[in-house]
Amino acid sequence: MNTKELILEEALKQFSQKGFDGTSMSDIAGPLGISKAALYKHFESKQQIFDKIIEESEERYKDVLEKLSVHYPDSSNEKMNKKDVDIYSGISAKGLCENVLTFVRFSMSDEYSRQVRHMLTISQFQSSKLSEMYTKRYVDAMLGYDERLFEQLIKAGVIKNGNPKVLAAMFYAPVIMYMGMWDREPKRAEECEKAIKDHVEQFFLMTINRE
Amino acid sequence: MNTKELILEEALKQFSQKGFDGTSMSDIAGPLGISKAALYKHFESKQQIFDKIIEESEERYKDVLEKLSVHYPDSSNEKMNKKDVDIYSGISAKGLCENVLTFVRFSMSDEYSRQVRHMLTISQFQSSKLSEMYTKRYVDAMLGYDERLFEQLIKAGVIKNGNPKVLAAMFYAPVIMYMGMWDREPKRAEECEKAIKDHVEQFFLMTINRE
DNA sequence: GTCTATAGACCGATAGAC
DNA sequence: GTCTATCGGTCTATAGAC
Repeated sequence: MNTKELILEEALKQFSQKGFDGTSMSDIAGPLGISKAALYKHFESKQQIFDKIIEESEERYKDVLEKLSVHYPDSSNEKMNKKDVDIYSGISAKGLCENVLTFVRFSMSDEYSRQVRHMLTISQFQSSKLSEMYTKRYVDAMLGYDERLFEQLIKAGVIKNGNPKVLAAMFYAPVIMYMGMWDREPKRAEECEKAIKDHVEQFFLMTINRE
Repeated sequence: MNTKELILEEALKQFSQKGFDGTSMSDIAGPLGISKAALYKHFESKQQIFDKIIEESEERYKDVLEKLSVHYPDSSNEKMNKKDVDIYSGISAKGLCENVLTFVRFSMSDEYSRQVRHMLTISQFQSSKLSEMYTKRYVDAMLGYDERLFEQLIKAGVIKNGNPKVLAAMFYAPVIMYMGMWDREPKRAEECEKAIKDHVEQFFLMTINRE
């Protein structure tokens, strides 16, 4: 791993803990065993380091969504592709529960995801760009995915009728709420994981069609 | 209004926008038309100003909850008092919808509430005290209130059977999620308000007993 | 209780040697 | 591409006059 990448890694760690203003160039250089002057051979400014982290996280996030078939909101291709339909229609309620829990466990155990999430959380009011990125990433993308999923499930008669957008929020919002609690208070991790599990289970008991 | 209160007011405004580290004593003194040296006649340090804001917000928040009969999580009196029961059992599903929308509209239009919420949001990882305060205030308190409310509504046969804690999260989490979006992107305020309205309405359609 | 002035530390960023 | 040294500026906080 080259120095540039090590700088980005350490900077993300610092920014995610203390924010942009609370982190100095020395804070980043110190743990790497180099002087702060050396940072300027790789980046023009502290702001540029921050921007680069954001940019890279955007790419990595899109890659993850791609694998989950979650289209990023303002992707060029607005229509659902075949793969999505297959995934949506082939899925069972029970399988979906497992999918969500897998997503949660990954999001909470992956150090990079955690750091980016923390950094964006404490930077979300810094600029309209960051505000919109936060919403797009942690609200719109997930809600959009779940909404289309519930559309399919309703059409297929798997779950009861209802507004898919409302159902998506009802399903996803508790998950993200408990993930936030988990981030703030890791000692309550088990409690949060159980609450999420209880939630997804009861959600399907409430919405699934039994005829 | 005396100088000390004006300092706290201006400091909250600045902290809520730029955070603790991004705000200087000059930033606080400037808009008040005094020198930064004068601040030290009222407070010992910048940290003490921040702490005082947190302390006061805690008291004001408890007062608001008191009026809503929402007990603060680690209040000395763990049991429900009579007033709560009356409120819970006397409420209708439709009335509850209105209550929630009133709560949301107040929270989003009241400048003080908004600033404290922003400040806590961007400071939530600064210390375990702030982490716990955030969770207690914006998760535990509201969930606890809703949970006891749903307990009563289930017991009274108003809504269908289910785990009251899970129902509480399903009801409250989408509300707080859309309030977060509303905070980040005020231009989407109408969209958020409508989403909340749709959510509370459909929630009761889904959970209310029709026999 | 306000001011000006300033101490002393640290900041982001640069210069120039190697 | 790393270092040391340093510039010019800002930071928190204090001293002391009024």
